[in-house]
Amino acid sequence: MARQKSEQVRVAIMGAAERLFMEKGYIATTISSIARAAGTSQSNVYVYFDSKFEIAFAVFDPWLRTRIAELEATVSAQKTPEDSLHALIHGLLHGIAADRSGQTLTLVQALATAKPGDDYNPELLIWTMSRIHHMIGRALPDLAAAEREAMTHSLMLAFDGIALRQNLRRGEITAAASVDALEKMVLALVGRRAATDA
Amino acid sequence: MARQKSEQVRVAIMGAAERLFMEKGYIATTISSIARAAGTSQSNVYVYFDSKFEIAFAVFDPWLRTRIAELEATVSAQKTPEDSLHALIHGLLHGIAADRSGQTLTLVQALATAKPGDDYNPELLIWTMSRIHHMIGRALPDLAAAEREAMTHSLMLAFDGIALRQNLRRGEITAAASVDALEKMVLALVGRRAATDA
DNA sequence: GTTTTTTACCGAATGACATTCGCTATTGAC
DNA sequence: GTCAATAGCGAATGTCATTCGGTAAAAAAC
Repeated sequence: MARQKSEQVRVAIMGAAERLFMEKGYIATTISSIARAAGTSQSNVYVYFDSKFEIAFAVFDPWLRTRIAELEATVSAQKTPEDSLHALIHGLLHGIAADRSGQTLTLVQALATAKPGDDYNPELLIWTMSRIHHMIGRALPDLAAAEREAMTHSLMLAFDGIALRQNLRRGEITAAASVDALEKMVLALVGRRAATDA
Repeated sequence: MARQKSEQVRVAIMGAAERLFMEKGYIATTISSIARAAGTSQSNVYVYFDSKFEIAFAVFDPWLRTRIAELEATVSAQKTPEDSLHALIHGLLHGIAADRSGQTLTLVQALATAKPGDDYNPELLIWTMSRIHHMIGRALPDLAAAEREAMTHSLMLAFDGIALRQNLRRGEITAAASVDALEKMVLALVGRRAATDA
């Protein structure tokens, strides 16, 4: 029974935020600049979102879901289990965790600076984990449940690690070396099982 | 040829900062509260440190070196390679990366919010990596160089991942499960080598 | 021992922000 | 057409990190 929020304004805010986060990161992007780029006032942004943190999450959620869906398509187009694993690990860690657009970095900054009230919905995290679990299952149908579980956890952990390093100017430790190391370990896990079976 | 900085004041500032960072985290700790707890003025803190970031790093550096030294003692007291690896992985990831005192979390927050001028000395990072490399070498003297390298990288990566999760209220993914997963992978790498040798 | 000079130390700005407030004006429901 | 809810706005607020201008302690020069 009153005025309604405009989808156009919501989209404008999210679009402006996505672009600015990409260009300058979460910390350096101000609500004021988001409002200006979206063609509205600073205070009106708060009619649509409760906080800067919430904006970041609203932008990141669909972005990650799209990336994971793309990854899933790439992985399932591979012919051999080795190729599938390679595509999964590299796509997830180089392509998404260390993405050039800076969306992951934005989320890391948002999470690291989150205030007590800033909570996020764990659903996205759980969904991502289940997709990875699923991709591993398709790549290696015969892998034991415990190994599959371990691989899923390791990949999620590595995702976080790579994401964090994005921000830290850790040129000293190249991400590529770490990703290769992880792939080696994953292959060892698969290989051990094969050896045990034989 | 003039007044000198007092070591007592420097120590007081660092001590106050360490305690406050532990209690409230980096973000919630203000320079004003550090100064008050150290018994000096806000502006005088800047005579001793250039920025809040620098204080965090000054506190973290000796803390980490002490923890790694302790870890090294624990690991080298183990009798079997398996025990050594277990002690190394759990000590590093549960004991240090996910430490209760919150020092690692403080550094993550400091790094995530670092401004362009806030640089840190990579020496601590390189030193830590070399210590881990060394511990792996002592635990598994026969491990091939490439595998040892891979294991070192994986542990560093996992360290970052666990550190990041500290802040995220990621109760959904337990750190314990991720650490166990990593240990499983490391053992597979060691096992594969043994299998190949046989 | 006095003078000089450097700089630790302090209280009061400054400047950035995220977030809130009071008001106006639009608009959906009746 | 009236009315009540609320989108939208400009101007606060409040909270920091960091800087500035001045004062006085103390090291060096004499």
